[in-house]
Amino acid sequence: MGSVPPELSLDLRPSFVPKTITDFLRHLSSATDRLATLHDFLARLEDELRKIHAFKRELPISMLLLNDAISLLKTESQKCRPRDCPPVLEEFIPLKKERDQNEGNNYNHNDMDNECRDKKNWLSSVQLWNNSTTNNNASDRKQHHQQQLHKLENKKIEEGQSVGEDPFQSCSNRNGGRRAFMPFSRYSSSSSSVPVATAGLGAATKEEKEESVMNRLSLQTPSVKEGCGSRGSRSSSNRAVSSSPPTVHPSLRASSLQQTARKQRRCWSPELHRRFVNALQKLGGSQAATPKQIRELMQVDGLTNDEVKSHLQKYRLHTRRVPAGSGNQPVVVLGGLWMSQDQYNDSSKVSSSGSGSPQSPLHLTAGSRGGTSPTEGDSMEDDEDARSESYSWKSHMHKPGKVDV
DNA sequence: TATACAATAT
DNA sequence: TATATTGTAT
Repeated sequence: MGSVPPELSLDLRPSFVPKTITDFLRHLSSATDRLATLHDFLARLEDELRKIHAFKRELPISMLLLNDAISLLKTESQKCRPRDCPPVLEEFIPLKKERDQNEGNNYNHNDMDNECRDKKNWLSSVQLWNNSTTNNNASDRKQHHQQQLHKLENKKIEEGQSVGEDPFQSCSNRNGGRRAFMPFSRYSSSSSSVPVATAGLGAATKEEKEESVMNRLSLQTPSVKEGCGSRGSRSSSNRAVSSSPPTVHPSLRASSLQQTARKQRRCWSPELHRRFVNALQKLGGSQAATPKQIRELMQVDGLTNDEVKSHLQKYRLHTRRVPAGSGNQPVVVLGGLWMSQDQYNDSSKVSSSGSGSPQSPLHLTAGSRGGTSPTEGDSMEDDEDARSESYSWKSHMHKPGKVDV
């Protein structure tokens, strides 16, 4: 009894460290002041724990062991004085305090903060992730689907904006363009008489995008407004067109837009007609050419087979009435007209001016109406047609000998 | 010039 | 058979 093993003496010293918890407990059982010893060791353990806390990642097992030991000792301490306070609380509260202290004080602040932050972040991230996924059943597929949907939505929005800004794109689409394009009206109103680049550019100076749109739109309008209606403006427009590049004349393009909202009446401007005749030539005459072929050759955006067909029908009727054998001078007249037509402005001028240009057989016939000419009645029609069209059907019969009948 | 209809082709 | 193309008439 009186003799105390050295270990015991050491036991009370702070340096004392039992080999194992079991050893310590064994000591404890024989120790006089169990509680004090226990607490002492417990404090050291906790201190140790604090120290290695910063390296918990590197020393996970040590942490585990320490925690385990502490937990065990605390349990033991609880046994020693079970009445003091509710065991559970007693055990946990101190731990928590200790932990808080550790975090707040000696420990690697950053580490802790980072740790907590990481945890939080991780949690939050997980949550967010779950949100996105879970909302959609948390399956990758669904998530992906949702993402795509989102993209689609964004895309839609973008497209919508772009479309709103640039209706041209849709119009440029031949098929799409045909359908409704209400907005054009405003353009058309602004883009008055000058059909080609002038009007379009002038009105659209703001945005390049719109510019192109404007061109189309503006073109449409002119064809509708003046193209068929007023000769004078048309002649001017024609000139402008003639100067325009060889690609596709604006007036032609305009036609495509016309058909957008309602089916605008196709106005066969001189330029358009010139193309028509040109295609006709290539196809071997009005009789040989089919509407589809003509349309393809004309390369006029928005032009339909029906329109070409209708025009072809009319053309055939006219040419039929003034056949080569009718005694007209198709050769000369036609040649001259064709040339002038090619130049475009001339032909339009001629027809518009109504000057009794010898080039236009129609006019001649009309003028000589009183005569016994069998074509008289037709001439009347022709005359009117010529006026309305602003171009001479005959004029296009550049092929003298080959006149189709 | 647009449209409707019929004939024809694919 | 269905569709596209064409010619003709309205």
